[in-house]
Amino acid sequence: MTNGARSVDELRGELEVERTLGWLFFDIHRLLAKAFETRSKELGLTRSQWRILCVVDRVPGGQTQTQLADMTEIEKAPLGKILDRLEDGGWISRKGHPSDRRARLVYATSKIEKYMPELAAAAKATFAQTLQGMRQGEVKDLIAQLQRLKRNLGGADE
Amino acid sequence: MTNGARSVDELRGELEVERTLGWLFFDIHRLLAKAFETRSKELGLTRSQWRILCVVDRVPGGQTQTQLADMTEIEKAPLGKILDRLEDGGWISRKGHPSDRRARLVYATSKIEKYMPELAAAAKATFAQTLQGMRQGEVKDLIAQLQRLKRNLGGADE
DNA sequence: GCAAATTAGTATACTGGATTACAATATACG
DNA sequence: CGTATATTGTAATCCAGTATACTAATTTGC
Repeated sequence: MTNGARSVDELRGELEVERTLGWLFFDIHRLLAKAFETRSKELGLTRSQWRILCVVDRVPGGQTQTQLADMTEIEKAPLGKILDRLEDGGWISRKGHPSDRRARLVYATSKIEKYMPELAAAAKATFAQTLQGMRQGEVKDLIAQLQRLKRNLGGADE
Repeated sequence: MTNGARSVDELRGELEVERTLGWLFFDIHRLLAKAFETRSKELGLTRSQWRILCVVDRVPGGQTQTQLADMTEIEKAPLGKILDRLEDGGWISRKGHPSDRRARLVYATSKIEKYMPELAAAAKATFAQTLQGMRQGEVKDLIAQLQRLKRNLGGADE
C-alpha cells in the first residue's frame, strides 16, 4: 500500500485485471451450466444435480450426507435439497444408517446406468465445444493453473 | 465417436477432464465470491451488485436496463431485481427516459465515490490472494485462455 | 452412568441466477 | 392513419447457493 491519496478515477482505472479475470470465472461458469443443461435437458438434471449424482455413483456402498457435503464442499442444507430433488426423480435412494439412527446413507439407483451414456455424451460434447482449438498440453496446464488458484483461495485440493 | 457399445463403467472412467475442469470453474467462482464479500461485507454489497455497479458507474450519462443487460449478459428480469437492491441501498437512481416512456435510465449516485477506495482495496486484496505465486506473464496467458473458452461457449468478447 | 459437547440432517430466510409471461409503449408498414 | 410487431421493464416461479438456528441422536468426559 504505497498510495497516499488516490483519486477515485485513478482507483477506477487500476482494476483492469480484477475486472477482467473475476468475471471470466463467473461467465464461464454460467455458460458451461447452460451448455450442459441444454444438452441434457430432456433428462431433467441440472448441472449441480449431476455433480452430486456422480459423487454418489462412485461409492456403491452408500455415503452419509455429511460425507457428500465434505466431498463436494457444498453445505449440508442445500445439499439436502438437491438430494430431495434427485430422490423425487428416482436417481438416488436414502436408507437409514444401520448403526447411527441420525444418519441416512445415500445410494445411486439403477436409473443412472440407463442414462449414463446420454449424460456422458452431454458432458463430452460440452467440453469438446469449450476446449476447441486447445492442445492437450494446454488443457493440462490450464487445469494446473486453476487448481493453484483454487488452493490460493482456500479450496480443498481434491 | 468410435465407440460401438461402451460399458457404463467405461463411460464413468472416461470423464476425467470433464469432472475436473468443469467444477474448477464452479468452485473458483464460489470461492472468489466468498473472498470478496468477506472483505467488503460492511458495505453490504455483494459481488453481483458490485459488478452491475461498476458498469453503471462507467457511463455517467445513464443507461437503460436493456443496455445494462446486454453489457453484463444477465437477463433483464434478474438484473431488475439486483437494481432494485442497489436502489434501496442508495447506490443508483433510476429516472424516466426523456423520450421513451417505457424506459428508465440508470445512474450511479455519489455514494460510489465515497466507497470506491474500500471496494477497490477489497478487489485488489482478493486477487492478490488468488494470484499469489503467479508471474505477470502467466496471469496474462491465463486470461487469454479463459477468454478463448468463453468465446467457445458463445460468450461475448467484452 | 449421566450431563455436556458434538454431529446428522432439516427448516427458514435471503441473494441471485434462468425462464416464462405480461402490460405498456414505440415503431414499422400496408 | 391504424394495425401488427418490437421492445422496455416487471412479476411470478423455479433452482441453487449462503448463513443461521434447530431437533434428534450419539459421543465424550467426569
